[in-house]
Amino acid sequence: MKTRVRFAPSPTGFLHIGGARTALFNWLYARHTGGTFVLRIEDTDVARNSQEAVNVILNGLRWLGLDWDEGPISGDATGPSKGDYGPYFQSQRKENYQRRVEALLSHGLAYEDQGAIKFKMSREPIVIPDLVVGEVRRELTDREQADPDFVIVRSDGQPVFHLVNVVDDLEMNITHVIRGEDHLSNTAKHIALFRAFGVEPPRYAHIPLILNSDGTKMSKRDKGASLTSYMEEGYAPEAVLNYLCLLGWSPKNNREKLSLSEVVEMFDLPQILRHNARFDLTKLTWLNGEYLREMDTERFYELAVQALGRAGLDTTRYPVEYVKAALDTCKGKFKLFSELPAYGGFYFKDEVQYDPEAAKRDFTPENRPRLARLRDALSRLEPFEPDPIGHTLKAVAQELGVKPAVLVHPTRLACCGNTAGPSLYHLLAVLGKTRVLQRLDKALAVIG
RNA sequence: GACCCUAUCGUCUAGCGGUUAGGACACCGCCCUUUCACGGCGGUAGCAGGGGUUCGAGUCCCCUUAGGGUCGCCA
Repeated sequence: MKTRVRFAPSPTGFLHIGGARTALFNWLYARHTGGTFVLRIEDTDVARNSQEAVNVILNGLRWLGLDWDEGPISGDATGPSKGDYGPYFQSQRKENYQRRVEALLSHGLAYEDQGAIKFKMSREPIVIPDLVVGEVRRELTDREQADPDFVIVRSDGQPVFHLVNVVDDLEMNITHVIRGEDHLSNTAKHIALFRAFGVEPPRYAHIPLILNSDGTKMSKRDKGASLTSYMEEGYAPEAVLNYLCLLGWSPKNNREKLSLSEVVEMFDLPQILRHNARFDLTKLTWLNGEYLREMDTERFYELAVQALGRAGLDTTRYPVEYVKAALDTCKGKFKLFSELPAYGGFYFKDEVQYDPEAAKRDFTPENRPRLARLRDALSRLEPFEPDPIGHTLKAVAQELGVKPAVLVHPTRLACCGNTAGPSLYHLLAVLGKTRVLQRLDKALAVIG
């Protein structure tokens, strides 16, 4: 039988990083087995539903590149979808739930209680066969001992999660339920429901949770809990995806950087780790740097321009060739696009702001004549290119009897405003003689 | 309160009865170097604790401890 898995998020206006990882593992398993990845929107909670909230999920999955074989095409619950098991919004599946509830009622497996409908839950422990955790024998808690039955339809007529989730999985022919471990205890209810409908439940695989770096639960308020924050910080989706693969799963061959197709090849449910993992932003950032370094230049250019735009730096004011040359000197030198404005923003500003500490150290009275001497030499330099610039600087340094670094630091500060940046000779060449002389003149004036 | 899951360097992990406990991030040195990075070399650091089983335990069992999850007319 063909594998059918699903990712079934609730549209809350937020895509949790753990949810993204759940989606990824489902997607990986579908691709590994040649099965079908279904996206189903669990929008039963009408109070907090909106098309916008659904779009957050769709956009997040699309950004990651996790394409679904069946599911909605847009955030519109009544809009078009793909697949033969629709609709894929629970808000559009009311009749199914009603029909199923009536069946339970007529078989005496459910009953009305104070306007709500409750399911007659098993009084015996239920064994949950789990592909990740193993066989779990779920005993009743003390509260469940007192009343094991649970509500499946609220008194306002709305069916609840446990019911709709099971009905949909059943009717959509889901073969494997891969979800967060927070659902493990509830799975007993789901299994009982499947049996009440006269079918065997799907196979379950409960994956460990992602925790904050301090080991506490990652809640909506925590920084980094939302996928959107990574999209906005300028992470590359392939890096985020790669990092997420390494949380709770391992290729076992000491490799860290893996292409998605390699993971698809190797991925399987039984090797998923059983313990929770802490989210290590530093390692993700390192991995992102690895991806940026190897990113093809066109894509780097595109993402870099976006990042500069977000920081209010308008690259369209400059010739395309200038922008590309400028970005070439920055590529591979930082790990996050959000670092770019500070790193290479000087290319796209009319005035540079000097780092106060550096200015105090490098814009000294004794450096003024040295800088003036270099300015003079550069003004006569032709062509204004990296190698000649380097030779000129070294020659001037030698004439002055100082190390090149004595000239390098104030020159960099004058042209970039800070102490870290692209190769000095290359950045000067890209800026061009006119801008460089202007900036040196300004610095000389500042030094006084 | 009850029930369930989990436990190897600070973090992510390899290990599936016999290993000098391996790798990666981070950190610390040294080298490279026009800054910052990259890269190269080296280093610090771990089997939560206690009982068993076994000739032999990080690996199997039990207890404790710790962390996480669940017990809703939320999903």
